[in-house]
This record gives sequence, structure tokens and C-alpha cells, in this order.
Amino acid sequence: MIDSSEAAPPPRRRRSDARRSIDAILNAARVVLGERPDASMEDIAATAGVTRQTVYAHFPSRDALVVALIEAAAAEYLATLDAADLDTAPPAEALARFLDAGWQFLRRHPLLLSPTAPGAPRPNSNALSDVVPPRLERLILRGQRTGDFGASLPAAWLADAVIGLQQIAAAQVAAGRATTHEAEKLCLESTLRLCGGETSR
Amino acid sequence: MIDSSEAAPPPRRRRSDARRSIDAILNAARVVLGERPDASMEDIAATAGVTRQTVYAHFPSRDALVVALIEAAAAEYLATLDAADLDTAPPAEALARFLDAGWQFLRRHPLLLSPTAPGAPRPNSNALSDVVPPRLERLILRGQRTGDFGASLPAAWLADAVIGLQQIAAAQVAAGRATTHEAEKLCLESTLRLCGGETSR
DNA sequence: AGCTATCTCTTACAGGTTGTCAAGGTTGCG
DNA sequence: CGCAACCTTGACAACCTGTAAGAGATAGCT
Repeated sequence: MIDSSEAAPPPRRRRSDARRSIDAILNAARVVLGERPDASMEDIAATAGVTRQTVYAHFPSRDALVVALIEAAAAEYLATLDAADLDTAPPAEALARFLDAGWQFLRRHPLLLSPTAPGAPRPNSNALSDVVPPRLERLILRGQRTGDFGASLPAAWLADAVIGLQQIAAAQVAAGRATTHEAEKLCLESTLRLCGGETSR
Repeated sequence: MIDSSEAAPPPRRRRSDARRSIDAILNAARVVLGERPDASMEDIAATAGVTRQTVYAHFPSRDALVVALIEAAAAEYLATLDAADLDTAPPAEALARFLDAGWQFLRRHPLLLSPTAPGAPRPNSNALSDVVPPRLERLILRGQRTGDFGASLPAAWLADAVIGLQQIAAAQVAAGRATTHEAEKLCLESTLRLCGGETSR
């Protein structure tokens, strides 16, 4: 038995032409939805230099397109996280690198600032929230074992809190209430304060 | 000069009947949009026991309805905040009360967990984010002056961070990854850690 | 009680968006 | 070259938002 009833459709052979269209569509969606999350399929298609029906030829629905976009973004994100070796650097340093990767990611994918644009299939389960937080959680857990971080708060919660804090900081920048530099500084300091310290009793 | 060119349309006399409809509509919108942010006007109207056109008779557009809903929610929120005297209690205690008011608010207005449902008129300026954070900022500023809180981070940022943290905690509950009790505890502890302490150098 | 302004309901319409379908032209690849 | 895969055009149904006019019901005032 090779692979009977699982989500592994044979990665069917595509023509070079088709893959070019798919890339153009995903790229257009990233840009257009980034600045206008409620843009129409027509807008996305036009930006990609393609007809609306061509978009539907590759993505069965708008939600499917967004999901694919998020999955591609998650893959990039993971690659960046793998490049910075979070598992060997000292925890505080690793945390700073994690945040750097996040800033890089948010700059490229501003869409992800408003996570609930069309009401995803299941509001919570996207590739990002399934795959990124565990990395950070592992990092924080390591820091708690080495004593660099306090252990009075569960690592899973801290991971989500840190990621959330970064999104809040990014929103401050988008709202024009802080410069990028200030936001990064505030975020790093707040994050260290949240994770570090000897506040347990 | 009494009031020439400002947003003060003479609060025109409404029939009791009309006000009842408006209340029913706002209430229905609160409930329906709370569990399904992309519900149609028809759905809201039906839940309110009213026709769709009646909704449009009172609210010129969907966005206007959402704005009115948020304004009503903000008024409630402010009333709750006024009831808990944040300006006299010791800062740590006052902060706990502020968070309590927040939980109460989020329980009643789950809509506000996904702030960017239809793409608000201006993404950032709603009554909530204009009026609630300053209260918290004042509280934090007081705590920083009395020495209860650390002063190395600006109060305005801490205010937004605390409110954001609470929304993250609420999202954890909504996602089934924590109980209400756990979330409240984690949120309070994290918040105190963010604000308090002697980490300045 | 009666009158009137206000409110609601019904019916209808225009415009936009999402999906779907079929026919025909074009391009990549063996 | 030839075929299958791909793109395009045009058309369609369904839904949602917003607007409009007229008939009927209701509240408030005299």
C-alpha cells in the first residue's frame, strides 16, 4: 500500500506556462491583498496580467487562493527561520533573530496583519499558526531550561504572546504611531521582559 | 454662536416604535456578527424581526451599522471603566480591574475579536481605539510615577500592548487552547510583568 | 376619538462579486 | 509535426448591497 486515502494528489505535471501563471497570480494576490484585503478576483487577475477565469482554473475559490498564499508565505517564513539557527544561539540572541525574521516576513506580507479577511474555512487553522509558534515555543522552552528565561508562564502561551506583540507593534507602524525602528526596539524590549526575569514566587 | 458646522445634527425626535427597531437591529447585529462576521444584512434584519429595508431606513450602509455598533459598545465599555475607579486604586489593582472590564466586554461583544471584518472606513479610527487606550495609558502613567511600574517603556505603547495581549488571550479561549480562567490568569500575570519591574538601566 | 406625521412592509430595480460552463484559439512539449 | 494542456472570450445564475416608490399600519398629539 503506497498511499491510499490521504491528501497526496500526484503532483501532476504542469506546463511551464501554467506555473508561470500561478506564480504571477500568487504574487499579484500578495501585493494587491496586502494593500486592499477586500480587492476583487478581477483586480488580482488584472494585476497578474491574466483573466479572472484563469485564476479559477488554478484556484477553485477565493478562499483557496488565500490559503495557498498563506501556505507559500509560511514556507518562506520557515526557510528564514531555518537560516537563523535558533536552536544553538543563546536564547536571548535567538529570540532577537526570531523577531528579525518576523519583521522581514511582515514587510513582505502585509496581508497577514489582518488575519481574518474573508473568514477562513476554519477561523484558526492556517499553515502559519500551525507551524510558526511551535518553533518559538521550542526556543522559549530551551531558554527556560537554561535559566535565561523565567519559567512561571507556559512556553506555549509566551510563544503566542510574543508573536501577537509583534503584530501589535507592526500595526503601530502601519497606523503611523511609531517608526519602524522604534517599533522593533519596543517589541524586542517588551518581549525580553515578558520572557525573562525572576518574577515567579 | 451655538454650534455651527459640527457633527451635531439636531437629535431628531423619534417615534418609540423606531427606537425599538433600532435597538433590536443593533442587538441582532451584535449577536449575529459576533458568531458570523460576514453575515448578510438580510440575516441581521431577520434576527431583529424586521425587513432589510427597515435596517437601511436607520443605517445608510453596512459600514454605518458596524460603526454604530462599535460606538454603542465603546459607550458601554467606558461606562464599565468609569464604574471601576481606575484613578484612585493602587496601580496594580487598577490594572486588574481594567482587565476585568475587558473580559466582560469581550464576552458581550465577540465581534470585536476580528476587528477588520469588512474593511472599516479608515482601518484604524473607530471609537474603541480612540477612547479606551488613553484611559489605560493614564493609569500606566500614574503607576510609573508612583514607582509601581517600570518607566523604561512609553506608557502609550504599553497601553496598546496590554489591550492587544488581552485580545490574544481571548483568541486562545476562542480557539479552545485555554479555558477562560487560565486565559485571564495568564493575561494578568503577563501584563503585570510587562508593566512592572525594575528592568531599566 | 380622530388626524397626521412617521414608521414599516412589499415589490422592484441597478450594480457588483463570486462561481460555473462551453467553445475556440494558442502554446508548450514529446 | 501533432496532441494535450492551457488560456481566453462570452455568457450565465446566484447572491449581496444599496436605492426607490407606494400602500398600509402605528404612535403621538389635539
